[in-house]
Amino acid sequence: MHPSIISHLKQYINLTEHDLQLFQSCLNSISVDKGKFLLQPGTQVKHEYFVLKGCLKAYYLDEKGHSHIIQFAIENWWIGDFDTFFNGIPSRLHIETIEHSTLLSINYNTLQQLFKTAPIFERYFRLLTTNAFISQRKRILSSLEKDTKERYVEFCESYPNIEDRIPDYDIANYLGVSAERLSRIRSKLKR
Amino acid sequence: MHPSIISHLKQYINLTEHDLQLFQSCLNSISVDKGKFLLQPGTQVKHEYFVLKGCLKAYYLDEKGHSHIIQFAIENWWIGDFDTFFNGIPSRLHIETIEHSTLLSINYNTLQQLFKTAPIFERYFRLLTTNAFISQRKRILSSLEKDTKERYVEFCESYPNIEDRIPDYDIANYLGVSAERLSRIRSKLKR
DNA sequence: CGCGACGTTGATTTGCCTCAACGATTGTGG
DNA sequence: CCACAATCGTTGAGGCAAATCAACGTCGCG
Repeated sequence: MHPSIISHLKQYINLTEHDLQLFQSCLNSISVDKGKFLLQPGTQVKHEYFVLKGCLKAYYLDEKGHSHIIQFAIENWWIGDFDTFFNGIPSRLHIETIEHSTLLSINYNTLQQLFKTAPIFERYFRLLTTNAFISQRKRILSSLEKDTKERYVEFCESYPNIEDRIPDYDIANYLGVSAERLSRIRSKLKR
Repeated sequence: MHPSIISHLKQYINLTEHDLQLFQSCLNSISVDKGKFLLQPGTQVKHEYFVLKGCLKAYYLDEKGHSHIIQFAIENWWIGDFDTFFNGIPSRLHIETIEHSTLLSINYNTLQQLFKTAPIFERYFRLLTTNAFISQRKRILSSLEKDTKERYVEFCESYPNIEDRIPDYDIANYLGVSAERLSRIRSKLKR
């Protein structure tokens, strides 16, 4: 098993060697080229993904065909679609790689089984969900109380050099402004 | 124990009579007058609240003193501050009643103890967190892809007559627009 | 009654979108 | 290895949505 997922687990829960073995047996490793899709709408594929290496985005398309990025993921992040798992309806989410990426995947049926065998993982996923919840709350709050310039700076500070790995138009999309607007904001910041 | 919390529990998990007894022993009932605070920043009070009757709002104040409503809660909703519990720092959240309210409260230390005794409640709170996560994701998506009029209609449809229980300026605040703007949108909708 | 809380309406200003054109860079096929 | 297209970021102009400031109407209540 890759050390980064182990240290991620240990950050949240205490594990026996046996628990680790169990968890390992639930994981599959996959490799995805840049610009390829991990998930597309309409499918019932029920996986969550842990990023070993690479960069991805998750987004929805609205009726007008406009995309809305809900999340980026880089190393040591989980990415996936909670909706699909919990209510069983087909996903509306797109997950696409921004860089060539290597990932660990876990199937949700397998995960349900794991929860029964080793309830400690129920805690791990509760804590993951809680963190995701908190970071979404921060995003909502940020959009309510800050202007776009502040939110862009905040975004860049959230992960080192993340703005060099993600194209500007994707960042603009995530922030909910046009690419032109972000460009003007960036040129103001340089001065 | 109040029937509404029991049926809420049963919506998510299967319970023995003994589990129910256990859970009941963790709850306290409280009553709060209109306009009073359940939680104010700086305190370490670690409770989550289940609404039996009434209406509340949770909000943050920014440096400029502007409030930003993060959540409303009515009957059969949980309200609280996950942040405070999970990282131990004092809460920055205000929770205030919009109507006179009766609530059940659960202390988080008690809850941690309960998780150890009866892991099934770990699942209950994981599912609650997941639902909260999903509804926040909807809110983010909604603010990215819809205009204010659509978001107001969506808000009103989310709970029957909720717009009659919450003052317009609070709804405007939640939607991230000025009260004047919402007023104009409402007058357009009437026609 | 008078005051405060709440909603409405008008006028001005500002942030941002959209459309459009144009550099810079990268990749690709002849 | 060059030519050309595609991708990406920048810049300008015009228009709309929404903020802000201000004034006013209405209702409920001490």
